[in-house]
Amino acid sequence: MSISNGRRPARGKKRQATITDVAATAGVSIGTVSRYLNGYQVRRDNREEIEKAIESHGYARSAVASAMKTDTLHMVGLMVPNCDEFHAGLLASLVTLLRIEGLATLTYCHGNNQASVEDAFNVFRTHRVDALIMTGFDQASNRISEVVGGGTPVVLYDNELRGLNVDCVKVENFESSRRAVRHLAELGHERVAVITGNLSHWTAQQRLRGYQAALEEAGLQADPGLVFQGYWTKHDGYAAMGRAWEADKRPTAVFSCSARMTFGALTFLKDQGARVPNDISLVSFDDVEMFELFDPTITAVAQPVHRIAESIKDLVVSRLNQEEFHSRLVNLPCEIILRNSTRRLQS
Amino acid sequence: MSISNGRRPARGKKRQATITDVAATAGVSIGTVSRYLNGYQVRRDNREEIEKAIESHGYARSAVASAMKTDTLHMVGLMVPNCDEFHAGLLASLVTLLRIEGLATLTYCHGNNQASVEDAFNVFRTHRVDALIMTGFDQASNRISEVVGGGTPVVLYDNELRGLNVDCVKVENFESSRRAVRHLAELGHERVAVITGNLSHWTAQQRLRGYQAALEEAGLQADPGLVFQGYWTKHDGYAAMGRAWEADKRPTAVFSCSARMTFGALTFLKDQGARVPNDISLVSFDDVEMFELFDPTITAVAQPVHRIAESIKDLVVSRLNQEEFHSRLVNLPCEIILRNSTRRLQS
DNA sequence: TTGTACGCGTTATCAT
DNA sequence: ATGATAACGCGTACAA
Repeated sequence: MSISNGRRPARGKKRQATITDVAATAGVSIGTVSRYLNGYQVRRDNREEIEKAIESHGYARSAVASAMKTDTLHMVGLMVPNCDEFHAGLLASLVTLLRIEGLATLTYCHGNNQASVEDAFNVFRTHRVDALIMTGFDQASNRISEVVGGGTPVVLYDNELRGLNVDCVKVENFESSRRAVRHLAELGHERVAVITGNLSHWTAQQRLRGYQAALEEAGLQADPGLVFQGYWTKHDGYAAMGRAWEADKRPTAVFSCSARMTFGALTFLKDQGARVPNDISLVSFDDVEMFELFDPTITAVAQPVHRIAESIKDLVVSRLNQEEFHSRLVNLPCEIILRNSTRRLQS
Repeated sequence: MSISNGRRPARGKKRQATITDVAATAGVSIGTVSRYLNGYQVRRDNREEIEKAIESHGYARSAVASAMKTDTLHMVGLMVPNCDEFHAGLLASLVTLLRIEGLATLTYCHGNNQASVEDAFNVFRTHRVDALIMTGFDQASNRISEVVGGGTPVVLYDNELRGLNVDCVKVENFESSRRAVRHLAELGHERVAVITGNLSHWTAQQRLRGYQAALEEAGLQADPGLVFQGYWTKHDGYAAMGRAWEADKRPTAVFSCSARMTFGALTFLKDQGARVPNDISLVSFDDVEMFELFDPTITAVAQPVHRIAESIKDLVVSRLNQEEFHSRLVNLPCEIILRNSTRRLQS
């Protein structure tokens, strides 16, 4: 097991002041101090004495000991696959918002590694987090089910997971993708490739479906030969763009389904000496700050990261406070930021 | 206080299996189970019974209860100012490396807000983290001193803080900056501006000194009128570049001391229609993935993020395991990535 | 090698 | 409104 106590005698640690110390110097019982700490009525003179004692001892309540009784550590687990721009922003917002609710955040970064995901669940369990926030993915379904079964709320983002009593925050992947690709169609593009993330992910499926819907609506044939799959990474985006570039009949536009894959695609195009949008138009899912600085600037679908964080926070807090819910679903709209990476096709 | 227990009855939570349950169904005493869990010798048949019992109960030790006795929660606090690319990378590496050592990570993002920093210290204290990782900054000196005084190791990165028994991991800010600016001087640039972060930060001072040293070595006068200060942000980088651009005698090159300020500077130049490196050469501190995709690609000083994380982890772990140290200092070299944002000046 | 029993710091229940 | 005291789950002397 990962926790072993043989070493680490915690020797250097000075004994922290306890509620008993405070009670003693305040001349009251620990019960009174505890009630004071938890916001109950305390006689005025006692309150003042307690406050003085707390001050003089530099006392801070131990959340650990508190959790022994209450089974509530005021701490949630946040599991992210990596720290790309999207997750970094989400993490920053989430940590801050949760803290305002009195919740600390235990972070785990699993790098899409199955063993690490397992390990993450273990950490969160032994540390007794009050709730768990993570992306939904099928491989984790059993573990999530266990967690929920144990009474710990789980809030998912990105991928919904049916059949579990968990809440989920998503963005309008289908709608946003459809609009993005419709934009390309309206510019006269008829051969539009798509660089998609792992299609076992619900998110990737939705984005692909949006792409297909837009083409159909434009009266175009969705050519399966123009769908290039990868695993959300820059590396795979590079490879996918390469295959798209070498396709029988080269597409005039491409819809890339994540920022990292867009980085890869752009790198490939740069290596090829291809120019955007002259040689090929491009629209990306995920807006990142730097797209504004690229040449050309990149047209992208912006996810409302902060609102996602807020929604997650709201769901977590309500689960923690209230009795019970059915699984809830929040679906947030995205914004399409039009920039210069697309051009109208001469007809 | 932020922890209030009036609400949140933790009602939904099912009672987790405890060591007592395991002992009962294994037909041994809790002492034996505990010893098994902590890796001591246990008679073979007992061990097998215990393992079966653990399995059947789905038992996972409570780190919380464990911490009551051992005063060790196997959890460290990580305080970051924000989640820019540097900190995101650091966080990802650190969280992963610490976990391998059996340590979970409690994250706090203070946004350079003084009140939030205070709050961060409070969270880490009430949650009884075993160690604390953060950037060194003077305003926090007193709180850090308290933490260290209480016996909790603190490891700083970026800024050293003298007079405290803490370890620190830095990069060779002075040397790297000097080399970066020397590169500009060697290309024939004589009027080199610097966009620096907050000079109350030791890091900013070092980078500025490196800049000055390089100019002196090249026999150039370091013009104080070419030093433009800001607060590490994109916004301030934009403004600083603006002032540099409007300087009496416009610089032919600029050394920007952080990635975010570089973003700002580039945005300004773009807004002006100025071309890099034709109109002005640029070198940035901090390398980010996207610099490779910019046009032109940006020459930059790359901090060894993963090695920083490793060093921090090493320092934390050794402090946690061993008795006592004097404050240690790790100084890591940076690499200069030459790209296309500078040009040789005609002489 | 094992079992027993106490204590860690806090909350919560009971009397008062 | 307050004080005394029993839990909470675990680690660890101590005795066996």
